Amino acid sequence: MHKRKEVTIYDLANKLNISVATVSRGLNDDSVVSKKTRKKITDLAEELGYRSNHFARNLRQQQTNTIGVLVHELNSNFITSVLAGIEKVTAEAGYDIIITHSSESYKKEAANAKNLFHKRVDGLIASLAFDTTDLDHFKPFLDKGVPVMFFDRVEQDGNNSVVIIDNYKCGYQATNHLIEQGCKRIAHVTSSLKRNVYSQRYKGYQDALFDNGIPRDEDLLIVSDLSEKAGVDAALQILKMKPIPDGAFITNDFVAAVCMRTLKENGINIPEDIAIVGFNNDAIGKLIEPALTTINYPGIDMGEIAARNLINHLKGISNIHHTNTIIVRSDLIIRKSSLKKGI
Amino acid sequence: MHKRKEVTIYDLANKLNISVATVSRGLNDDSVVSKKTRKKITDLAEELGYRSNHFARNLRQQQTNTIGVLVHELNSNFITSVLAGIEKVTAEAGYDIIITHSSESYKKEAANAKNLFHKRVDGLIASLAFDTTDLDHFKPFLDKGVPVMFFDRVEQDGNNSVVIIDNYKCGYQATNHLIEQGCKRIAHVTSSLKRNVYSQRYKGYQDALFDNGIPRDEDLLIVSDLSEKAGVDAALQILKMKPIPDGAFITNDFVAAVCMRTLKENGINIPEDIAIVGFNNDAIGKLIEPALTTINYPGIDMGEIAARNLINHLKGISNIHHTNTIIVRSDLIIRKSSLKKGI
DNA sequence: TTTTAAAATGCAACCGATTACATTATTTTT
DNA sequence: AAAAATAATGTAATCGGTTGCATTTTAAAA
Repeated sequence: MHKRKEVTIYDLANKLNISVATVSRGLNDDSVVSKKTRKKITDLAEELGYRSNHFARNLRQQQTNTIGVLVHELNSNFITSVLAGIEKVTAEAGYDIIITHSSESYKKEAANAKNLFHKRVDGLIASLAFDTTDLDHFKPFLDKGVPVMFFDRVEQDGNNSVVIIDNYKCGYQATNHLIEQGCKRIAHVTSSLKRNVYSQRYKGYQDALFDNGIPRDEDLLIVSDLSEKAGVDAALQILKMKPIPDGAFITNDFVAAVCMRTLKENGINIPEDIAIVGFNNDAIGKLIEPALTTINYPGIDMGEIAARNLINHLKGISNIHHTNTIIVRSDLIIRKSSLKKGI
Repeated sequence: MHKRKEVTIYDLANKLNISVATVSRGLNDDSVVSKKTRKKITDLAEELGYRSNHFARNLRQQQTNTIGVLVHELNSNFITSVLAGIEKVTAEAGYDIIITHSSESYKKEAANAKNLFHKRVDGLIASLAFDTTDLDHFKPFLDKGVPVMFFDRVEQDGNNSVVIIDNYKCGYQATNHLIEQGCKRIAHVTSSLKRNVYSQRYKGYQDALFDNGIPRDEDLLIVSDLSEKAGVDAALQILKMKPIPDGAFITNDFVAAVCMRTLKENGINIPEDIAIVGFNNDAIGKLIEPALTTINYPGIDMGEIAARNLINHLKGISNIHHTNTIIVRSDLIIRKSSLKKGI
């Protein structure tokens, strides 16, 4: 269990007969150190396998070079893409990331926030859990001047920096597409309307109906979590509606896929009987039958943008508080599940 | 950009008129400090919002409390589960994790390893990239006595600690199942046979054929990467085989799903014309038609086990080098894609 | 060659905890 | 009540870098 002694700048300084200050500066490529000395230092460092101790460094510099990431779940294509985006940008900028997930629980989210706070992350990137409405657990960060960037699942009270898509527009677009395909009775399967993403899509859905002179019918709204069971239940509920809907806008591809399976098992033809539009553009959408019309949702971009803005803020290049809301493009991908009219 | 001054143990010591040593011990719940003093300390710490500085702590203690995780890709259900398992165990034990991914590139894997080495992780959990064969980039860890746990994609040279499933058995089982269903000509779609998981599944496949008196036919082997395109290509290749196979064992659910789609588009009936078995038990398998027979592969468990063993080793509770290979259960899940005979 | 300016390097304090060892306070034993 | 044992607390060195300021070296100007 005994580790070999590490090489430190003192060792380098001794061997080269210079001071640690110079070694430190040389290692950081400080131009105040002569080129010759710098080379000697880096060469020896290489030779002896020196690794800088970033605990010493961070202790002295009072910063962690770490960014905390707080997400609701790991098991989703979308989140994975976002993480990849964040990882790319932060790694390039020399930051570490600590990833935590709340499993859609406010309590765990708060605990994670506290944990990251104690770990003194330099910044935070977060997407909220289902039932998170107040942002009290982020207050310590704000108080200490630690910047926080929210993405996707956010609270838009105007004070926070957020990276989102235009969920309203997406909801409108999806619904409108179904209407164009001739749907007159469109169900909407979604999740907690307390969450911005779902409430806004719902609003878009409502407005699209209204603008097309289709009366609203609260009975066509199904709110659930996004589990497999929810998909099955949603399908069963749809089957019981009278008259049965001729279209459905489902706010998640996975749930849409499950729902479609159950509908098909019950003799419903898609899209003839019911046209379906999902959300997220998961890989799954291209593999089920019929292929799923959906909203494309650029996870990687969101991750990159959130991370980039945060880091620019940390470096003083830009200020997060100036650009409050960043909206990322998104678009409707039309596949067979919604094409009643053919192409 | 100016951060408020942090509370340190010195502040606590001053206020309480005791020494920092006692404060430090009290904060760590050292029984050598009297109960009364301990309470005073923790109370004041709470009151002043003290957060311990783990850079100072780690610097002094010469350990990082961090575990590095090295995976080939983030975008997979399986890996996500493994990460969730690792996260659970490490979080409970008070360790941080740093996650890196190699995008299936040996070069990037080596770079990541080097990076984690410089960050001085206390331990490493890794799954190798496609084309990784030598383990030179892990040598620095071994030299410094930093324990490394491999999972799933491993090199079994007997010196490494690995957590795996019995890939041979799985391959055998999958193939045998197809044979039981009456298949006589079974294609095998897999990936780089340099990787243990694929080579062993292949061996299992071969032995199952042999044991059932089915002649081997190299032409039935398709090696590819695991992309969508690979799935399409595999299907096209299968279609060109004469006579066409009546079964296929495909070493990845996603590829199997893509492959099935393409086969169906070409008028092939599944399982009647070709019975199919996948691998991984991705969510996708239950949503495509027909539902995919597959091998269940417990990602969470593997993650938990790998993390637990590593941490126990770090804590001196057990020694990684004593239990070299840990095999996790896995099983065949039979669904319609392989049931030629009905149930 | 002397003076002055600029470049290169060094000194030493500092970041905030941990911990071996020393000291003091309290309790138990004789 | 004194001596011995135990409990509680304190002192000060240490981990490995960074950085403001001082000093020395080198180059340029007078």
